[in-house]
Amino acid sequence: MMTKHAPAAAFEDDGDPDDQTVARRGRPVGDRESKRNELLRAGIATIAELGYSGASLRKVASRAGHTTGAVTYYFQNKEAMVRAILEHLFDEWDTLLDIGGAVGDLRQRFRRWKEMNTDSDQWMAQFQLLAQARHEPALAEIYQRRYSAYRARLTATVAMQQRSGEVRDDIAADIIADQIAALADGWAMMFPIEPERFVGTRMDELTDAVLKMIEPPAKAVRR
Amino acid sequence: MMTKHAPAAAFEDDGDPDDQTVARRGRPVGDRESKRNELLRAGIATIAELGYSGASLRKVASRAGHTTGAVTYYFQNKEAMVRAILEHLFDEWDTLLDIGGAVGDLRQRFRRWKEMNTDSDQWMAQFQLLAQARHEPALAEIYQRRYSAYRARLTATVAMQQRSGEVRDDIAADIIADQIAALADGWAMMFPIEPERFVGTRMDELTDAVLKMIEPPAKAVRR
Amino acid sequence: MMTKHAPAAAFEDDGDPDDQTVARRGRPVGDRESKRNELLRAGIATIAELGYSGASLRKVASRAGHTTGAVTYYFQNKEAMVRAILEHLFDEWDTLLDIGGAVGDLRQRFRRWKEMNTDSDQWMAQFQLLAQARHEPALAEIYQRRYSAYRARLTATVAMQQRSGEVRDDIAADIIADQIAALADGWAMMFPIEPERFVGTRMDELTDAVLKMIEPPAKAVRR
Amino acid sequence: MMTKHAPAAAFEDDGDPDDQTVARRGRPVGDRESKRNELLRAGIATIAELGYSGASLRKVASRAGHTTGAVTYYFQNKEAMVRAILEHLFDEWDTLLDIGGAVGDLRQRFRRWKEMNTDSDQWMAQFQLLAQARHEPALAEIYQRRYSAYRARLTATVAMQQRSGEVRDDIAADIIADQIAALADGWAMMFPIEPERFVGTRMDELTDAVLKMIEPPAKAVRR
DNA sequence: AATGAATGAGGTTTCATTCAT
DNA sequence: TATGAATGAAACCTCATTCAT
Repeated sequence: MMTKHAPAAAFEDDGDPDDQTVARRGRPVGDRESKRNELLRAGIATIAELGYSGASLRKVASRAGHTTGAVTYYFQNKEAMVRAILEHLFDEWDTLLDIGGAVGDLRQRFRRWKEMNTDSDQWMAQFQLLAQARHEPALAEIYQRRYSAYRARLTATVAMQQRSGEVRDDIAADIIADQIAALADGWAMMFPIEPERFVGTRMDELTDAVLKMIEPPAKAVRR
Repeated sequence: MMTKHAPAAAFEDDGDPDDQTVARRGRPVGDRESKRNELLRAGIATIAELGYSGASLRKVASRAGHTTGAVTYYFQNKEAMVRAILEHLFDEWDTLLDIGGAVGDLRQRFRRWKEMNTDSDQWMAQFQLLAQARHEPALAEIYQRRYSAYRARLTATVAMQQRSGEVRDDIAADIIADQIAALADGWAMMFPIEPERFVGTRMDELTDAVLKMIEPPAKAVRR
Repeated sequence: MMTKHAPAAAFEDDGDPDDQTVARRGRPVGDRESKRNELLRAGIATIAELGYSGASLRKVASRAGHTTGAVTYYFQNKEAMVRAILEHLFDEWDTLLDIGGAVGDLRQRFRRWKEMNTDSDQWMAQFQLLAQARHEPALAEIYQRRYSAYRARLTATVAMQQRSGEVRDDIAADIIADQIAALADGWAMMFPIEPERFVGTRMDELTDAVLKMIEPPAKAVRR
Repeated sequence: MMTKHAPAAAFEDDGDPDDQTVARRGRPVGDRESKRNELLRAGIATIAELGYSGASLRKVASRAGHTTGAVTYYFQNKEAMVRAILEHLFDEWDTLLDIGGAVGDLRQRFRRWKEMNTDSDQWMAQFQLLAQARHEPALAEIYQRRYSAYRARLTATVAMQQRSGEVRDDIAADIIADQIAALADGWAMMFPIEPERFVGTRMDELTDAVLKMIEPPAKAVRR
């Protein structure tokens, strides 16, 4: 229905499409959608493992247990698949970040970030796609749009915490947000190369340091 | 000048071409090295522009004005070429960072970093190779070795500035160094996607913010 | 008939093309096998003519009227193709040797051998692959397995004829079988270089000589 | 004098070049010749190990401790080198076969053959070149010429032994010689693939069998 | 006499993509 | 809806050969 090459696709769930739509919270899901998601997941795992150019359609397909043709059936071409993957990655990222976003506890936020990074292929794939985005305008556009939205929300959170006195206000909120985002990116960047720098207590030290650096200086002095 | 197909080579020793000819009897030894460097430079530019997998030997060769065979003549294979490129990049980076390293002025250091990034292909290539290092152990080894050396030097500088009171000492020097390195990496990572975030005054704001975050809290309070 | 680029394929099922079309619903399954056989045949001819290393995938493909990609689609790589070819050659060889194997007439057997050799590319390809087997363990394994099976059957035939008094029994059956096999190999080896040694009557003389050498000595004396 | 990088090498033994020429029986030997021989030997070893197409000039050169250029300096091209190698192989073969050729003892002849085969690369290289001769007329010519000369000498020996009653005379001498040559070729052909068939006593059994098959039938009956 | 830098053709292989079924 | 056979371009790499030195 939202894909280009599925002329008869809409007819399958004509019995009662809505009950599905309701159950799974707004997503028009069906066999088609779930198969597409399988492919997306396989794509993420493959890109994480082998990089963008290493993730051939054949490999993605076989990891998902489908045929090569299936991939090009569900996605116009490789670029389209990768675009879908990237949007999907941002979707999941947003979901995770939003849960408890209201709490405004930065430490908890970092903990979640760490869990995401160590647990899944998501960050690895993100990183690989970022490298590819340098050459693929379609990907760059997605990054610009979604990443700036992410930073905007981060900025809002920081601003809120500046008002409540939890975060220093002698640096503009958007600058602090940028620094936090850059830090997280920088860490994620080196994580696969030197994972030992991010184990156990050292990760906590890094987190503590960030919190210290952005806390109001007065607080630190009093301590 | 003495090579058949190296038009650019002649510009290298334009100071006094004869002294070379005279000094080196028989075969031109220097040519080998300079040709190799030509190829390295072409490789860096190509990787920066097209990424690791986009930088085919053909493209690198033709950018250097040579044939594909020449590349594999100078380097055993693509991996060897890329290894050489990465070491070369770190060499140049070290050289740049070491100049004025004794001064210990972080602001100056950031300014140099910014110049490097905006001026050349070097950071772009670094980033692309880092993404590739995820899949190529030989590259990962180089990163581990040289990046940790870089962080060690940065840590030493930070420690020195902690002793002189310029940098806060309530966070371990190696943690601060790591944060600075990660910040720089994170910035470099997003720079090609959203260059507008790093123009003119904003880059200064980011730099100032870092300096503020790592200065002793007391200093900030007094201000 | 149902393949795009297989002009020769149509000749295979000229008996009644429709029964295939009717029998197999959906995708044409048989085509796959027949196409594969086309490629095998082309491979045999090419190896016979140009040797193992001369038989590039490009040449094999174009002889079969296909693209290079088709070859690597049907066979994982060149080695796999050659393995398939060798097994195929042994299969055909076995088939031919088995027909009338029960008769136990060695002269007839030699005649068949001669027909095989002069008629087709099979022996030429066999010989080329044997030379290659020296460097390719996978081929060597096939030779060991199938060639020893062939000698075993030959030994059984010889033993049978020893019991019936047609073959001398003062030499062990397996040794005689080995000699016969070696002779055939040696002839086949020189055949392409000096074909004039194996024409018409001289081939018969050679055959007669073998039969004389393995007949019971008493028989020869009486003559 | 016999080292690689001596530009003035030819001038070194100008004292009396003839004594060498005399000592080594008519061969115009000198540095040039010995270096050439080094390359030939390296070529034989390389072809034996890797086959014709696997024996690149680079590999041959480096095995001989020389540069690639040296090979093309001493031989017009690869084909010329291989021709020289093949002639050289036949030369050595002839030398070995001629020693004691007068004795006419076939058993001793087989023993020597066996020693040659198991000891050296010579037969392996021969076999590889024979396979290549199929496609290279220049090699085929050499085989025809030298191999037929070899068979002629073998025929003469057999004829002599037929007259002395050691060999059966109910088969023409040239046919027997051909069979012996073919047997030897056939054995050599399979030797690298199934060496276990030619160890110790089994080799003796094979030899004995040949002798039995070519001995006068009367002799065998009396036994 | 000898070197080795450089070439360019050709090898195997992988890949995204198309399309008949 | 989904498959998978087939394509053809392009990748990396090796090689025989040439030629200035």
